[in-house]
This record gives sequence, C-alpha cells and structure tokens, in this order.
Amino acid sequence: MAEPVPSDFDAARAEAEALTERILELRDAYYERDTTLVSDLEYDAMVHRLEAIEAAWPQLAGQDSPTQSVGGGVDSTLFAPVVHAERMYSLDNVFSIDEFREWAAKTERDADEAVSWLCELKIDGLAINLRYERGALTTAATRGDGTTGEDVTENVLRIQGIPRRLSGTGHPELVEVRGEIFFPVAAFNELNAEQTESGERVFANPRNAASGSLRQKADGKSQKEIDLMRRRLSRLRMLVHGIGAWPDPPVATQSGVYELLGSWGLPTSPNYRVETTIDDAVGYIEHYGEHRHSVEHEIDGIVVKVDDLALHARLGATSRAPRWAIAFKYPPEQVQTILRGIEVGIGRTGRATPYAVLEPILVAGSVVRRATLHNQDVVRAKGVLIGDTVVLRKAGDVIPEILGPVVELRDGSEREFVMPTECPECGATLAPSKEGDVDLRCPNARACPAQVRGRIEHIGSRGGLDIEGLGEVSAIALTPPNGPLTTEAGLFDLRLEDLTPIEVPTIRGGEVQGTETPYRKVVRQARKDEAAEYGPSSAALELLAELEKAKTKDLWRLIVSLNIRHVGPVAARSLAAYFGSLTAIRAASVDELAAVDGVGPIIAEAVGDWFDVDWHVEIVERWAAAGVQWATPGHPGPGAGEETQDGPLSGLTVVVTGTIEGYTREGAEESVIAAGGKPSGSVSKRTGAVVVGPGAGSKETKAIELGVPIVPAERFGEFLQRGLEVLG
DNA sequence: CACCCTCGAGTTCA
DNA sequence: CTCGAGGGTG
Repeated sequence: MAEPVPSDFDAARAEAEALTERILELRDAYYERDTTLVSDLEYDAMVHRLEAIEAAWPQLAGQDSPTQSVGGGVDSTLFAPVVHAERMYSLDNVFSIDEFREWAAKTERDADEAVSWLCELKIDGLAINLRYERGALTTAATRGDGTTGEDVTENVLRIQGIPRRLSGTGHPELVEVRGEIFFPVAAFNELNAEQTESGERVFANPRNAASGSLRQKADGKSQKEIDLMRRRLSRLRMLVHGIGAWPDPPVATQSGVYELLGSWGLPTSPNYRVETTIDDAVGYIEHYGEHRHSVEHEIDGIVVKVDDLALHARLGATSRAPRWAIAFKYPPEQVQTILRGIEVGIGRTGRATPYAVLEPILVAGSVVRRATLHNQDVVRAKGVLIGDTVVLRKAGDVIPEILGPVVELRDGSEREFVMPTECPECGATLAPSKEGDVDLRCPNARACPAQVRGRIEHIGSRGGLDIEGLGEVSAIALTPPNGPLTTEAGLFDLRLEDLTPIEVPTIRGGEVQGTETPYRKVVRQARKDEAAEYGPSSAALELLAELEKAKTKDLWRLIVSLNIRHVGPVAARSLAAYFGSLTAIRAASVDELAAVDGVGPIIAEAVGDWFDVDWHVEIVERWAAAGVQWATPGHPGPGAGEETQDGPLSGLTVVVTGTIEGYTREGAEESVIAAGGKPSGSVSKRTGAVVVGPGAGSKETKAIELGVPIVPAERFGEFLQRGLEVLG
C-alpha cells in the first residue's frame, strides 16, 4: 500500500508543491519537446500521489493543479484547442493571514510606494477566456494549461449574461476578457437533488458541476438529452475578473478595468472593493470568511490584486503566476473520506437512526468520525454504499453531513446497507409507530437500555432538570449493563453504595482499553504491596447532591423529565403555569388540556395517554416518595392562566443570539421572561426584538432582512429595564 | 384549508 | 443547525 498522506498541512503542502512542479516539468518535456524523462509508471504514480494528497487536503487542489487536466490540459478529441492570445496565469496561494501579510508587505517593499489593494471573492468555478474582436465575441475557451485551452464557444453562448456583442464604445481591435463561470449555490443544490433523484452521480462541488456542464457535447445525443444539457447551461453564470491581449487599456487601475468592462455590458461582481491598507484587506478576508454563504456562489478564497496597473508591469510575474496578485484560500468545507460502515443507534424515543462510520477526517477544524443518515429513506436517497468514498461537509459549520458517493471511485467491493429488523440494543422487533411511517422504532420503551439511557440523559440536560454530573457519560454508567437503573423510576433512590461498585469500559480512539470506576477512588494506600482502601469519588458525591437539589426544581422541569412525547420546555411551561400541579394535569380531560395556549389535541392526547401506562405512573410515585415536589408552591389551582408577568417587555417576543457578557443563554431567557417578554429561538416577522452578541450568525442576518429591531448585547441590561425605548 | 411560526428531536466535537 | 410536524391564524 502507498505511503500515508501527511497528516500535517505544511508537510502535505510542501509535497504537493514539489510534485506539481515536477509533474508540470515532465509534462512540458513530453508535450513540447517530445522527450520522455521518466517511465509512464513513475509519472502515473506521481499524479496519483498528488491526487491522494489533494483528496485529503482539498485546499491544495486548484483548477491549475495538474490533476485537473489530462495531458497538455486539452482533450482535443472532444474540443478544438485554442491558443490564448495572452497567457492565462494562475495565482500563488496563501493559507493564513500571516502568510498574506508577509506577501503584502513584500509587495509594498518591491513596489516602493503605498499600494491600494483590490479585493475580490475567489469564485469556486471554472476560468474562461472570452475573445472579443471589434466588440464581437469570437471564441470562448477554457483555461487549459494556461497557454492552450478548449473551445467551448457553443456552450458558452447559452449562458445568460455573456454578451455576443459588447455595448458602449471604445472597443479595441482585440481584447480577451477573463472571467469565472460558476453554478450559483441554489442552482447547484437543485442540480444535485435532481441528479440524486434520477439516480445519477452528484457533483462534489460547484466547480465540477460547472466544468461538467460546460464540457458537454451535443453530438449523438437524443433531443431529450440536449434539452437537459441546455437547461443546465442556462443555470450557469459568469463574472469577469480581468483582461488580456490589450497592451494599452485606457484605464490606470484594475478597478477601472472592471468599470470599463461593466460599461460594455459584461457582468462584474458587486462584491469587489479597493482597500487602501493591508489591515483593511485583512478585514475584507475575515469578513467573507464569516459570511462565505451570503453570496450567490461558492467562495473558496479571496483574491487580492494590486490595483495600480502601472505597478503590475513593474512587479512582473514568475514562471507560473503574477507577483501583483495572490489567492487567499479558506479552509475547505467539503472533503472526501471513506464510509467504513453504517450502524444503527436508538434514541430516547426509540427511533432507530442509521449513522455513518467514517474514516476519520479533518473538516472545518475538527476530526469527524460519524455522521447521521437520519433513516433508511435518506440512505437510499443519498445513494451511498458501505465502502464508498463519500463527499462530506459541515452543515452550518457544525453538523457533519454526507452529500453523496463519489461513484467514479467504486471498485465493485461496495455493499448496500440493509436496515436491521431488530433493535441493536435489546433485540426487540423494530416497527413503525404509525402505519406508513418512515421511521422505525424499538417498541421496548421501558426496558431497552438505549432508551432508558437516553431518557436519563434527557432528565439531566439543560432543558430538563439541569443536573450537573448527569450527562451522557453518567447515563451510560448508571444504566445496564453497567449500573442499577433499569428505568428512571429509581433515579432519586440512588445511594452512595449503589454508585461505588459501578464499572464502565474505558474507550480510547474507539477501542476498549479496560475498565474504570467513575464513582469510586483509592483514598489510602501507604505502600505498593498494601491493600488499597477505597472511597467515593467527588463525582459520586456531586451527583447525589445535585439529585437532592433537583427534587424541588420548577414543576415545568419535572414535567420535561417525564419524557412525554411532544412535551418539551415550552409546552411543559404552559401546562405547569396553567395547572400548578401534576395531580391537576393528570385529572384534566383531553379537552381541558387542549384548551391551554400552545397545547393542541395531539399534545393533549399524548399527555393523557402517558398517564395510562403503569410504569409511567410508577415513575411519578417513586419520585414523589423520594421527595420530589410535583406542585408549584402557592399556585391557586387549575385555570390560573398563563405565566405572563407585566414588565417593560410585555407582549414582546425576544430572540437572543451570540454571547452576552454576564449571562448564560438560559439566564438571558429567564431575564426576558422576568421582564414580561417571551423568549424564542427563531427570528420571524413577528419577532419583537433580537438581542445580538458577538458570534451571532444567520439570525442577525435574518433580523436585518426582516427589519426586526436589533439590541446590541452591551445594552441588554438596559433593554430589560426599559424595553424598546433604548433604541430611541 | 393554507399558510407561517414555533417546538421537539436528533446530532457532532472539543 | 436542520428537519418534520404541531398549533394557531387569516
């Protein structure tokens, strides 16, 4: 087997650069001078090695990489070669702000004067060269190897926004307009959805989709296929970013070039900016790093160019790239890895969820090993087989999502996933809870270890009783096969002597490494050969103290802890405020329950049904016997109405996003309630105000879009006192 | 009845 | 964060 790809970025980059240079040299020798310097085998090995490195480190793969084109970059059997009037350079890359500053500082030194920087988005698309003669489009060609490209004029003419004839005046005898052809993100997602639906391969990224679409041939196709091809082409767009073969343009700057091209009716980007300092250019890079998805096309970086054209001439170019421009590459958001297997997990409600077990891979800053596949329909829809190389991204930069398989890399050894018929945890037969439901569930709610574990974890969670020391790890420790809790009914009966004997397997890197006792530790062992004396660990003492505190927490938290279907923090709050005690809720009819604001017939039914199950009632009774307070002290009884306090925020729905100094998210929401407001998690046009702190994302954008008032985090305290007045 | 909003559930890693 | 589904409103 081949040597593993370097796991260190700098090492990978150094090797990729060395390989690229060598491959281009050999290719040049072969095609231009007809000389063979190494065997085909050696050459192929080098290309494969580079491909492997680029697959693991996609930011190293650009359209100028030798892996992106075959041979001399032109497949002349399909498209006629076109020699560009002026060579199309590629750009040097930097991968960090530090590297960028270094480059900019050096450029300023070389220029020997203050430099203005034209900053623009680096579109993840396909470079194109449009040749206009006396204002008329004569040829459109791909970049190819920079010198010779492919003639794709026929297809390019079908792209909207590319004029066949330039408007305005002052067109030179000959000018080459350089631009980028791309798939807008929305259209790209639609395309991939369609591809999946018709069982065809999905495109790994918009660049591949653009390239694939542009390099289609109409020859020998049916009318239906031709229509499909034209429809795809009509979804492509182009933006221009340079000129070639025009020695004396009547403008002095790169930005002037864009204005001129715009006046000729060519599509220019609305997002470029001229910055006068390096710091401002860095600001531009950072801004779009955070707002990568707020433009219509994918961005894989930022291009920074010296604006002054006179300086371009002075700075010149290296053999491959100009010295007056640089590409800043963002870390990739999409990578490829191997799907090792698909396993099935059981959630707290018994739902069986298949998840992908992946060859660990670095995406957007963290190593991903697993990704959910939701249900069997999704597995089928994505078309992935076990053993496939798959395309992976982080949705919203957090949750890993598998987009689809890379079909070309299949070798026939891949197997289809078959949904199990039995619960992997307890062996019960999985079945849909309703006829025709997609989701399969384990019916063994009371005894399935996975469900008990999930419910106990939920009880400890922030939206439940918020018990410190009762999270995922403790839930595993406390339930079979490790601990004594066969259901949550015994949670508040736990004693120290129940905890100390608990042993759990130690897992490191997916392997069992022995066992440990989380609730017991050595308290005394004078000498090595002496028998050790054991006592409870601080975790055990903390857990018991926290459980004690939980017995008197708010009624709504206790209701959430019952794990009634559809009853989360919001519905539980409404029920608790209206009825005041669990006894009153249990005594209420379905109609009475459904009359509560925010509770409809389905939730009311779920609550009623819950009390009909013996082991559910046992939970309530045993918790009560252990001292749990199932009532709000001082509550006058059912019908007391909703818990809306009068205050400065009365009648206002408030969304809190980002971090707010001095508050936890929970605390901020409590404060909103205390001031009479209603906290919510999503912004809509009915939202009264959005409190925005550092780190806010899409919610802030949405608030601006909808014209919802925005309260800066530092004025939150003031806002609680005076309401919307603070915005004046 | 059709919409829009909101809630709940599942989810990954450090 | 995203999805699907419940609840409320016009």
